Amino acid sequence: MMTETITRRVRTIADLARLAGVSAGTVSRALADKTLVNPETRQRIQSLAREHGFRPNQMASNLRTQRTGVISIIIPLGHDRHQHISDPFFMTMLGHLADRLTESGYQLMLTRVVPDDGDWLDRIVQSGMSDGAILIGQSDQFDVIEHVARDYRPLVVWGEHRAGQRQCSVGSDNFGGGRLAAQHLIDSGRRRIIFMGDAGPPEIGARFKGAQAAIKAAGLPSLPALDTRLAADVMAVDIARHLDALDPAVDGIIAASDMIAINTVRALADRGITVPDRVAVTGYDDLPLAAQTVPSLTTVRQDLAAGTQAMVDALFARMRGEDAVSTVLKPTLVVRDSA
Amino acid sequence: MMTETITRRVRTIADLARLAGVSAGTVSRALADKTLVNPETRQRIQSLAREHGFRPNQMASNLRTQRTGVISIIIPLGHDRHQHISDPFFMTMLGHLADRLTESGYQLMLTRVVPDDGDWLDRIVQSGMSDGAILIGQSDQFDVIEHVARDYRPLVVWGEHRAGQRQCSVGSDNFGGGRLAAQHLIDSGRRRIIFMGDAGPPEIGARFKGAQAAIKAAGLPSLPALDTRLAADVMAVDIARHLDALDPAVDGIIAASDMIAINTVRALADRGITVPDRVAVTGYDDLPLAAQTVPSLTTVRQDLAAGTQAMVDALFARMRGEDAVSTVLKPTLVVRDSA
DNA sequence: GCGCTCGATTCAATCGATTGCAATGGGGCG
DNA sequence: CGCCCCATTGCAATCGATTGAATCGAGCGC
Repeated sequence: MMTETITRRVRTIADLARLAGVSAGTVSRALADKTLVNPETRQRIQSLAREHGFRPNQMASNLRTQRTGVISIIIPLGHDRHQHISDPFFMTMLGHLADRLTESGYQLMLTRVVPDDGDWLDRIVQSGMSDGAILIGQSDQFDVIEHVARDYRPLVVWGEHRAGQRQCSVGSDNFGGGRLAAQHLIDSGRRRIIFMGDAGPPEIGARFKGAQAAIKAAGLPSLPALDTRLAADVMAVDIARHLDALDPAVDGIIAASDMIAINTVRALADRGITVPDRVAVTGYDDLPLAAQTVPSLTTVRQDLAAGTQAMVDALFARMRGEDAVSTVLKPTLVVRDSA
Repeated sequence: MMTETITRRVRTIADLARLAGVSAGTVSRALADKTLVNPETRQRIQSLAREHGFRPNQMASNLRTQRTGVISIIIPLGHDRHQHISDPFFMTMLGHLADRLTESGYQLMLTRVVPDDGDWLDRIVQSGMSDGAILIGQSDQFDVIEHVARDYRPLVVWGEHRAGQRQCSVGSDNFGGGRLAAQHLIDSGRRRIIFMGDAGPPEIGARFKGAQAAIKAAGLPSLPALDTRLAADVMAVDIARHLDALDPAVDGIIAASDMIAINTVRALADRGITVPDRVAVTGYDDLPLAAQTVPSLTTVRQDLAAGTQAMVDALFARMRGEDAVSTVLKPTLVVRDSA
């Protein structure tokens, strides 16, 4: 026996209108729960829509209303094109953003770009596929971002704040955070301290400078930053190379991120160097993971929950046309076992 | 001195057409690099567009061409609504998918759903905001997925394969993988082996059954699966609780995932129990992280690179209207230090 | 009984790019 | 010199939902 409905699929609002015996406009208003339509017809149309599994075409709606309900999340991989999107820091941030934005009824469009020209950000924000954009990290693209921020309002950036900047940024006080880590090592008696990570991008650069400031203030020898690439596989290689070439007197390592710290601890263990006894290691970020490693990481905590909230608040304000100032979060030291 | 251009911003193709002294149609064709337009005018229009930073409105284009260039990545959180999107497994998979899809010119729309009705998947695939969808995990929604898969083609699911299913799935042989882990523990002399993780979702359930099969075949006592929730914070709590209540004779733990394994190792370390000497622990997934922990994880590797490739291939085939069969990957044991 | 108001609904324009078909014009060939 | 062909370009319909303005009709007051 044939129980399937014979009716051709209800695809458009016009189809449904025909079925309900009203005009397309009425259907549109009914589905949007506008009070202009008779409550009775509204109910009838809504249940008819449910029955036929009808859902209005988003693209048409977007075009007409000039609004997409989508926020672009952009991950620029400028300074290191091997960095993988699965970097836990990105992902933790992305998780928070997803929570906040879906709560507010927005969807996330994920875009990972390798900036090859000065045009990449323009291309994204002007595509019209999203109502706003959040950049996770400035990479080495500060100027490009600054240029776009001049006349594109709904844009918020995670990263370092520079005096006089036009872009709306949210980030922690990286200089202070770097100093915090160095000071902790100094206070616990470490004397030869190095920084592990690429000091090129503004955020990391500030951490390095902060660490240097503390080291210099303590009258200790200042050592250079050791570059590492960020993709999981090559990072381990870079770190191993650095450690093999390292002055054996080094007794403290400030890692530019938790992931670098974890890799460093592992590489030290491979070489029979115990942490924290022989060498103390600090991380940066305080990812959920930092507490779960053995030894657990002493690290500088960036409050990502607060940070993402600030980003989303600022973005929504700017989407409403209001102004929103940059935020600089205060980093805190979390002392665990690694230093 | 005023150097800014006075011209009102070029917003639409019509604006640009007026500027170039041609019709909108010609501009559209020129920007799409169609051969129908004179190469000279094509050049002229293209450089004019570049000059004014013009980019055609995506939504209008989408509406007309019935194609968005977007793939939805859906993360269903049915069995555990506390699970965070930042779960490293999701994120590793997402990273691979982002690589593959952006290579092919697609963008990713990220959707995290807490399935509260039978309608959530319909809502997403019918919204018309994407050309196809990839589900990361079946959660406890197998039936809902099966129902949608009946008449929505461009849908691929990461998860367990069931005989006779209609959905196109890609996943590893979880039963075989679970058996692999258990067999390794048995071979290295472990006698009291437990499974740590919620055996509810099909994938995890199959791992548990596989482990049980090996344990039973070896004539060892079969022990129940110990539930853990998946969000980073509560997972640690659950594991700690289980360990405190645990038979001290237990000498092997099969964790349902690498993250559970890492948390378990950490919790054991807190209790002064050494891994692998007193208790051996195996993970599942072989995330990049698994090699970086101390001790490094012995784990069952799922080849996520191959898996995501298979998913994307299948999805594209189905988007072209071709058929694509499900894939079951062969898991392999990676022996490191933890077991 | 007439005009007026107000609630409900329809009408038609609109968002902006795409594309089949028609129109135009210049060049080649007989 | 005339005609046809082909390369370009223009025209106008189309995708599907939204929304301001117009219309319809019922009820009410005078």
